[in-house]
Amino acid sequence: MYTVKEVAALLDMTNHTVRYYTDQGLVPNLRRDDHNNRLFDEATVKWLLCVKHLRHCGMPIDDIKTYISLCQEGDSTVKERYEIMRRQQAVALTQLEEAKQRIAYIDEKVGNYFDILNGATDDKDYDKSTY
Amino acid sequence: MYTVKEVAALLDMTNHTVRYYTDQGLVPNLRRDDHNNRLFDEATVKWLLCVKHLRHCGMPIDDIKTYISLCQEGDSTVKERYEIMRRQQAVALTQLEEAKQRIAYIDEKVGNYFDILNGATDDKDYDKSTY
DNA sequence: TATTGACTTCGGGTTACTCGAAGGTGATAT
DNA sequence: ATATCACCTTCGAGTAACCCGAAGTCAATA
Repeated sequence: MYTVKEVAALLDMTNHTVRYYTDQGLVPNLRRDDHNNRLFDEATVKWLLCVKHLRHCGMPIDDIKTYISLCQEGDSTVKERYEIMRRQQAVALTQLEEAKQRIAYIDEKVGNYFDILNGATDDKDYDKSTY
Repeated sequence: MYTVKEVAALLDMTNHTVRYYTDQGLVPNLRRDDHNNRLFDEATVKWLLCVKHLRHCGMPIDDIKTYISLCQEGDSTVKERYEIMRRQQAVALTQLEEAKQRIAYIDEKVGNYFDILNGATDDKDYDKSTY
C-alpha cells in the first residue's frame, strides 16, 4: 500500500498530479484509509501507470477516462481498446523519432559551443546562423 | 521565402502556433511583406526550428526567449548558451528513454489485445488486471 | 506539549496553446 | 465586373492540464 507521495515518487510525477488524476476518476477502485487518505495498491498503481503513459502520448484526460471505462466493461470492449492502443502505438513511435531528431539537433549545438569554448580554429566550417 | 502556412507544414506545427511564437518574439528578424504578412527566410525557419526543439524539451517560452536573446548578443554568451544546451541535452536523453518505455508498455498491451481478439487460449498467462 | 510533516479539500492562477470572429488582399471562375 | 475562394492579418476569449498555496486534520516524535 502506497501513499500519494510514495506512488508519486515511484512513477515520477508530482503529488499534485497524482491527486488530480484520481480526482478526475482516472484511477478505478482507489481505496482510502480511515482518515480519508488515498491508498494505492498494486492494481491502482498499474492504472496510474497506464494513465501516465497514455497522457504522455498526448491523449486528453477525457479520452483516457473513456478508455479506462472501456476497460471496466469487460471483454466486449477489447476490439475498441485494441484500436485505441494501436493509434497510441503509432503516436508513440512518432514521438520516438522526434526525440531522436531533437537529440541530434541538440548534440550538434552542444558540439559547436564546445568547440568554440575550446578555441577551435577555422578548420571546421561553422554555420554562424546557428548560434 | 515561406508563408505561415508553408513553414507550419514544413516544421509540422499549426499556423496558430507559428504565429504565436512569432508574436512572443521568439523569431528574430522576422520580415513582413507589403501587406504585413509574415515572411520566413532560411534564417527565420532555423530560429523557428530551434524554438520547436527547445519547446519539445519542455523549456518554457520565457526561457526560450532568454536563450534567443543570448544568441543575439554574440560570442560573450557562448558559455551560458552551452550550459543551457547541456541541460536540454540531458532532458532530451531522458525523454528518449521514456519514449522507449512507453512503447514497450503499449506494445505489450497491443499484443495482449491482439491475442485475445485472435482467440488465443490459456497457454499464455495474462495478467487480467491489465485490461 | 509543541512541532514536524504528510495528508486532505478547494479555489484561484498560469502556461501554452486553440479557436473563431471580423476584416483585408489577390487570383480565379462566371 | 463580381463573386467566391483561399489565403493572410489582429485580437480577444476559451480551454486543458496542471500548479500552487491556504486552511485544516491527524500521527508521531522531541
